[in-house]
Parts: sequence; structure tokens; C-alpha cells
Amino acid sequence: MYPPSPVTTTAEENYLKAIFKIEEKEGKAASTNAVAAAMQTTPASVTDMLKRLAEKELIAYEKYRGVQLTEQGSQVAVSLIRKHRLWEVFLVNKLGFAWDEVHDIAEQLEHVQGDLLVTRLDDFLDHPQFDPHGDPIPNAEGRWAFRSQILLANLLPGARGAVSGVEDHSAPFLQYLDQMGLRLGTEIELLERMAYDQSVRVRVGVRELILSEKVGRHLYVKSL
Amino acid sequence: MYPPSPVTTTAEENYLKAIFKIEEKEGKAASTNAVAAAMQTTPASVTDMLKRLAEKELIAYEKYRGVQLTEQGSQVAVSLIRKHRLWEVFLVNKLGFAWDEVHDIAEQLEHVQGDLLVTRLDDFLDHPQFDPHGDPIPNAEGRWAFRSQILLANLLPGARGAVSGVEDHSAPFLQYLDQMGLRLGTEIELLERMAYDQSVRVRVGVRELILSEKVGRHLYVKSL
DNA sequence: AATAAAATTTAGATTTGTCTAAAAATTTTT
DNA sequence: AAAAATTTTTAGACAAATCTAAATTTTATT
Repeated sequence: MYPPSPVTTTAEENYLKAIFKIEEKEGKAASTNAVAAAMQTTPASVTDMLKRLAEKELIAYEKYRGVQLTEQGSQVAVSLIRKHRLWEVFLVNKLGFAWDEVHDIAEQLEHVQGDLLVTRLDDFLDHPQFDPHGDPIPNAEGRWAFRSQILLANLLPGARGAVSGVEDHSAPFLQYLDQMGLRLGTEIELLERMAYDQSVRVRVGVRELILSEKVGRHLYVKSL
Repeated sequence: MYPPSPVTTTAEENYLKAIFKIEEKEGKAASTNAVAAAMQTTPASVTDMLKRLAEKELIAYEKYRGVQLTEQGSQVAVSLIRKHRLWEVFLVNKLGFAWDEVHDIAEQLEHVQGDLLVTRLDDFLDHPQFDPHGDPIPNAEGRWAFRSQILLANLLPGARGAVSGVEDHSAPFLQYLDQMGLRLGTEIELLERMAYDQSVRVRVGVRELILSEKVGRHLYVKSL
């Protein structure tokens, strides 16, 4: 009835996740080099792994032509993303971690096997739709909420938005946002964009801030 | 100042835990065969691994003479047991798993790295002293509560006890106890021991039960 | 003490996942 | 279209963790 759930190693799972994210971002097959960069390894190692994943029918792989996830591979990748984000919610909401501290731990927890575990965790957390960074959490069927969000950099002067996500998940950026008093849900009004360096002057509550172009391109807001 | 915390693989950690349990039970150095039986592998594989663990100074190993944990190895093993039992408390108390369902999942979770994670989890669970099977949870310093418990099989007729632990952690035994209405804390009075087969007639609340010798030797009670 | 039995180790392979260096294929530039 | 640059694959090696089969050591038996 159902295809046998593939037995995957942690290494294989990490490749599948990387390929999924590249496909999602580039909108096309992932190149060996792109995967190597994402996995912080050599193209030769990637080729080795691609052969193994193709053998297991988790990817469609043609020599020199890059790689695409099969339906099966995609399911595994989405399930990993689901687990990763659920664990992040647990770590932040239940254990009191900061949003810049949870990535590495969730990276390990996502590989823990057990369908019932995920179901129970999801129940325990009251079926969150988004993780602590604003990223959507796929449900058990692999579907997730669409976010109608735009980069702060693309907000028009005079427009307002509420922080809804980050493009850069690094601890330094998240800590910078903490320091600026910016978190998920924080309302921002774009007052002015500086022609000189594309930095923006914004209003956050009663405060006024200057945010660099880099910050503007790494912060998502939902228009209000 | 402190010795560098040893970097251990999951496989190495599982060996250390097995050796710890054998030492604890037998009160002496663990033999290659005993470790092989515990790890469900061959003695040859064990020898290979013992060399590696000795290289890392996690065990004291002499050819043909068995193996003992060093102070370092013991610390790693106790920390794993701590993590395993804390995760079991989490799975049962927070996620609603039954006590016979949590072993395999905890077996994976115990290998997740992160000192802060363990501290936060322990806080979240309110510093439990015992896991769902009644086994003591080592604290951050590696010390745990002593249990003054005896096997139900050794209770004298007329004596009463409260269920405090199990000798057999298998799902079938735990499910049997569930079916009999026996759980941690349940009070039992030993009414009579049958000379014929060493089975015992006991009172549990208003009910009377016959428990086999095997059950008596697998169930711990604390004298009342 | 010699022999038999049991336990343990060694030798040689295998699998997974990785690497470097060299070769081959593809893409870009001229 | 040929040359140059880039990308990708192959070849050969290595470490971790395992295996089987054979050899060795220890322990038990006579």
C-alpha cells in the first residue's frame, strides 16, 4: 500500500535536507558544487553520496546534470524540517533557550527516529505553525502555511510591517535583533530610505533606529 | 585544570554504558564475552572497540584480563545514564508515553550533545530523582539516591511493600504489570509463598493475586 | 601435568563516509 | 570553433565500526 519508509543514515538525511533547500531556493536541480558548499565538504564526496542516494531512489541523479529529490526523498526532507522546527519550538518555549541557541541542538534532535515521538511532541506544543525564527512548520502530511512576507528592504517609505521571519539564521544576526529590541511580531514603520547606502530609518514603538541595508535584506516583515 | 572532555562517538558511548552496567552488576572487570553479549555483537568486534577505548583512556584494558572503566570513562557512562533517564521522564510525564514505550527513544536521545540541554531539561522536569521505572537519576555531579529496596521474592509472608522498581525492563514485563494494576508506588502485602513453585499470593488493595516466582524476582519493593 | 574446552585475540574483509589528486565532461570565453 | 575555465567524476586511500575464520591464550577437566 505505502512505499516502505526508507532507512536513512544521519549523513544521508543531512544531504537530503541540503538538496531540498537548494532546490527550494534556486527553483531547479541542485548542482554537485552547490551541495558541496552547503554540506561544507568536497564535490568528490558529494558525488559518492549522490550515487548512494540514487541507489535508494531518494534522488534522481544524472551524471554532470545535477540532482533532484524524488517524491520519497522530498518526504524525508520535509519530515526532517518538521522535526527540526518542532524541536526548536520545544527548546525555546519549554526549556527557555534563546532563539540563537537552538539550531545545533535541533540539528541533532531532528535525526531521532520515532513517528509517535513527533506526533506526541506536536501535541505537547499545541501544533505550532511557526518555529522561533518565524519559519513555517510542515504538518504530518508535509504541508505548511504560506507566509505573505517581504524583506524589510522592500518596504515602501511610510509603510508598516510586523517582523515575521529572518533570512539569516546566524546567532550574530539574531543577537543583533535582540539588542535592537526586534523580535517576531515587533511592529516597524519604515520612515525613510537613504539613497546613499540604502540604509533605512525606522520607527519601532516610540524609538527611531537606523538599520543597514544588510539588515534590511535579512529581515522579513508582514505588511500591516 | 579539568581534563578535556573526551569526544566520543555513539558507538563508543554505548560500549561504555554496557561496561558500566556489567561492572555494576558483577562487581568486577567486564569480560570481552560479557560485553559482546550485552552489545549483541561478536567478541572480535568488542576487542577492536576495547583497543580504541583504551587508546582514549576511557577504559583500563589488559589483553585476556577484561576491562574496567577509568574515572573518565565512568563519568561518560554516568552522564549517559543521567540523560537517558531524564529523557524517559520527559517522554512519560510530558509527552504521555507509557513506561514500556520509552526505552528505544531515550536510547537515541541520550546521545544528543549539549550540557546546557541537560541542565535545562532537568530544570524543566523539576529535578526528578527517579525515572519512570524507578531507577535513580544521577545528578549533574554524577551522584544518585540510594534505593533501599528488595525483590518481592524476598519479602516475608505478612510483610508489606510499595513497588519501587523493576529488574526486568522489557516491554512485555511492564505491560504485564500494567495489566495486573501494578505500578510504581502500588502497595503489596505478601500473604503466602507456595512451596511448590515459589509463586506468591499477594494482596493489592482489595484484590488478591497470584504472582509467579519469575515476577517476584523481577519486581522490587520498598518495605513498609 | 597433559588435554580438552572456553574465551579471547589476530588477520583479513566489508561498508559508510570521507579525503586528495588526476582525469573527464561541460560551460564560458575568445 | 577552438581554447580556457569551471564543474564534475573517477581513482585510490583512509578511519570507524563491523564481520568471519583462524590462531592464541586462559581456564577447566581428567
